Amino acid sequence: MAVTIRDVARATGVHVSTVSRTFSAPNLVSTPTRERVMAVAAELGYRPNRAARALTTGRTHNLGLIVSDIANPFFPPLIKAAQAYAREREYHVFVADTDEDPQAEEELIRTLAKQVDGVVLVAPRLTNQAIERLGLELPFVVVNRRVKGLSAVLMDIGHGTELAVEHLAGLGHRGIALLAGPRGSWSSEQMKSAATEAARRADLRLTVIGPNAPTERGGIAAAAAVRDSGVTAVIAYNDLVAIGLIEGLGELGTEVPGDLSVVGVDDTVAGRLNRPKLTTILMPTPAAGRTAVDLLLQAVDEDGRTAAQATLATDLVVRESTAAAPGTTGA
Amino acid sequence: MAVTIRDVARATGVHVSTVSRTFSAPNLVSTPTRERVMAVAAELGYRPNRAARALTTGRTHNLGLIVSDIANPFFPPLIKAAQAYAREREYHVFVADTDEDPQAEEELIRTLAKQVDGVVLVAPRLTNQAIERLGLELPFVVVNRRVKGLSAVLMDIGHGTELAVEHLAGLGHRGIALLAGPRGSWSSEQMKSAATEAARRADLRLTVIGPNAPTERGGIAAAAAVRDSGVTAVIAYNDLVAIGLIEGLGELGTEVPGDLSVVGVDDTVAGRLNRPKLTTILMPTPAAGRTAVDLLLQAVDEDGRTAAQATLATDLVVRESTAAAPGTTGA
DNA sequence: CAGTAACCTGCAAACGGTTGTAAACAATAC
DNA sequence: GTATTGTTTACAACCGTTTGCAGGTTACTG
Repeated sequence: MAVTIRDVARATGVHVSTVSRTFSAPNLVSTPTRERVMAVAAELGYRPNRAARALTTGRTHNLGLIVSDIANPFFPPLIKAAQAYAREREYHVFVADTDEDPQAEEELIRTLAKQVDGVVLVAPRLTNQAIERLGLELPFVVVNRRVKGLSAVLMDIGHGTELAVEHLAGLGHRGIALLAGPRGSWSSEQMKSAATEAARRADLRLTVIGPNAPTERGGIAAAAAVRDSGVTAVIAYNDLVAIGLIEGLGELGTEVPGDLSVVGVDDTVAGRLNRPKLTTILMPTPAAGRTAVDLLLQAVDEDGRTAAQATLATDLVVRESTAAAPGTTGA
Repeated sequence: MAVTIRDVARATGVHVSTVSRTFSAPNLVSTPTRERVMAVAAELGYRPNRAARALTTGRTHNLGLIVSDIANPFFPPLIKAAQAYAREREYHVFVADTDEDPQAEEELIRTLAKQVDGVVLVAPRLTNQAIERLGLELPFVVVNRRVKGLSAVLMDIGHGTELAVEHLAGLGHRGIALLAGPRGSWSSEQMKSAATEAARRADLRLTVIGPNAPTERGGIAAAAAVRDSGVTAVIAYNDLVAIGLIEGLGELGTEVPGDLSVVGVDDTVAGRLNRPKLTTILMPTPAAGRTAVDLLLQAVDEDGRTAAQATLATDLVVRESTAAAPGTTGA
């Protein structure tokens, strides 16, 4: 069917091993031979079969990228960047969606294991224990989570949260609420402790509301609690929650940012398109995707014996959903 | 390293071929033997190596899914559905983004070719000729495009466009504009001819503006032309363009839907979140993803000798960006 | 009870590459 | 002129599975 190394060998009049080396270790082949082989290969349209190669080398040159929900706008930029960078490094990537199901996640990883050199896990739903166990069989990089022995890419949401608190304090807000994310979310914990500390420093009252579902629906559901809490500003777990909150608040007659300021997290398209445009903490998702692949390939090269960590900076993007606290002249 | 068929054979005391058949053709193995093998395999944690299997069977059980831009909100639901459905059928999927670059697209397909049984091409940027050529080597399914000899999934945007035109006519609009998509876009052509026909029937004046970039920016850029065209309603190439248009119009002092009605296409999250919420033509992207995979696996089974076509229904979702024409009492 | 048909299982050759080892040859050193 | 070294190529085994073929059992059939 397809043209193999043998066809090239025959057509060139050399042994298959010579053809093989022409591609995998060119310096072991004399220049004239190499050129002849390459010419013939090009003419025949020969492409090495990666799967066959993987059989002997143990390197598939494939990666797995597992996310909980492709349709969540947080992920596509990360996927896009990871995939583009992997391609630069001559890797192909399997993308899979676990639909937030830990069971499916583990099974998926197991069936993928033989076909990839490593896996990037973004916001995994598995327990740390399960991940550590899997980590023994295959290199992993986790994003926004910490697992013993594995490389990790962390977005410094803590710093972003501080910036947001300071921004709100500067606008004259004295009491703010934090809409926490799902139970067990690493980033939600980071936000909580950073917000607590920053609020203390700025002498603000901080109320934590949640856990909340990380969706628009979760934001809508939290609207009443926010209004009743008496705060004048809110930091939501992510943009979707913030958008839902604004919608829910609107139905209760509370205007954003007139009556209440709202800060989102992620800086997704959704936040940019929302009216009012969301003030939000920018998460460097493309950089996270690239870095995760980078760390993973590093781990692959070292046979997963080292665990590196990268922390990526976040920033605050001020747009229209935050304003001076009611009854204040502003910053 | 990992446990192979040989380990299982040794531990069970049978030949490797028996173990192989236990998994790939269980009915050729006696019940007691089969059970023994399965027990041992389970205990050892044996998992067949798909890559090795692919070498002899010629079936990798992998699929490729190629899109122009993962970050465009039109794609994620399609990717999600395709991937989920493929998994049900025991296929893994490589997802790749071409960044709208035809060159990269072709190269990508070529390197992927040996590792997949077929490829789904969504809105490919390649010429028909190039695709047809590639189609000789590998089964393909194209989405929203027609290529001779290849299976296709088409979303009936024509019907959705008719619905939109009728909806606008019902609201009392007498002159409408169509913001066309990029040159050579199949769906833009469909929209154009459907809109022309529907406008004729409803006795409306139709102005085609474009081509336009399929992005928010494209919409913003078209705002002035739309205002100057004197129409009272617009059907935009997609939600992003519609959103950009609304923004651009706003800056020119034209209110939507008060002064002018806007209809988008795709029904992405972006449209749902936009203020005003977009009236839009719903594209069945999840169904398209599933159907594409279905058709592809069909083509794979038949060795790509047949080309099936599936047409998926679209619908009009009426929300807030359309209203009665100025100076009318409405429907 | 021989003949025959199922049914199971083992053998060995693929699939498309890689790679350690050895053979062939040329060049250099003495 | 031989010994040594280095370079280039060929040979063959191997990676983990599948599969056509053949041999061995068992169970029918008449």
